Amino acid sequence: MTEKTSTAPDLGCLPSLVGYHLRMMQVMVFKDFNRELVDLELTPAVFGVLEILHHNPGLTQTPLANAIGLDRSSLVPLLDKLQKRDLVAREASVTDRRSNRLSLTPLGQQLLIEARQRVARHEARVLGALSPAETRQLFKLLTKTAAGLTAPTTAS
Amino acid sequence: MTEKTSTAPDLGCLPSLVGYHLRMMQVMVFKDFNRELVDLELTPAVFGVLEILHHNPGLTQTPLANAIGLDRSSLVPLLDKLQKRDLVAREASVTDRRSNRLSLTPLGQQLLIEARQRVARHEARVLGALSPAETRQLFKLLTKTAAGLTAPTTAS
DNA sequence: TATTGTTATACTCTATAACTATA
DNA sequence: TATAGTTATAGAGTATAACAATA
Repeated sequence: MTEKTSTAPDLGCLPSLVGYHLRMMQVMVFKDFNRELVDLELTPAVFGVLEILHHNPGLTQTPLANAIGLDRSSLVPLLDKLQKRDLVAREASVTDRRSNRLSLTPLGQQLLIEARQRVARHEARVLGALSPAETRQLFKLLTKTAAGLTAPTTAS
Repeated sequence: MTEKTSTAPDLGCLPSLVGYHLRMMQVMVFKDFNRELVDLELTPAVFGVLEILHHNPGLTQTPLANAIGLDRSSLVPLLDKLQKRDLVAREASVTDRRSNRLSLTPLGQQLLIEARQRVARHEARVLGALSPAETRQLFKLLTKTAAGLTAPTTAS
């Protein structure tokens, strides 16, 4: 009931919510990622696609879309751009001509190598305030929380 | 180099990146939030606005926009909707007639009370897999990480 | 001149539904 | 019939720039 007019407003219960912290964190982490990789024109999503294709040559579009949580129709324009940049190749499958076997081009491979180094620097910066033990702990807690959400309290 | 064609693809280095886990977590947390509050037609952002206005009656638009990390022009359509739903009131300030003093309507107050209960349930579900000590630890680590990113390594 | 809220506009990301070509 | 990729389209959500009213 205090009549705030200037200075940073009272955020109420927001700072006690996980979702609030996750969002703040994600905004900052995204900004840092972007700062490091903007001149390679790589977003986190695109880096993820390149990384997955490197490890799964011949992967087709639908399972790739599922892996990154996109509708298969939403993946199309993303791949169009990557193909136009000569980073990814679509090759009609011989065994099932409906599907495209995806792969990284040599240029895509090369860019991925550079990108990984930058992502490592970004990662080191993001986790810079944490000790190795704290970093492990953070991953453990995030993983545990996520696992608990995917497989909820076996009903009541 | 293994010719993956089916099953879930290999995610490479992605699971070792904080950003990846944050994004996955945020997607799941957002889905759970939505499931709990969709019939109140409240998104996390809108809940945040209501909560902030409750604690800062008379706040004007520009500082509110800053508080939630939006451009002041992006806040306008959001407030338009809330005003149309009779949750928020804009009142021309007497001291500075350029600015609008914002406040929750009685309906807005009432909705906020209901929303807070649901958010608490959502929060309990999200953190369900963690013990109280682990929850405290998670908050501590998220806060520490965020603080380290805002005030980076005092240059070199 | 600078600031508050607003408008006009555009861009990104995403989804749904319908289409095509295969299977 | 069902599936893989595509297209057309639409809806959020956001930003930038320019404007009117006010300071």
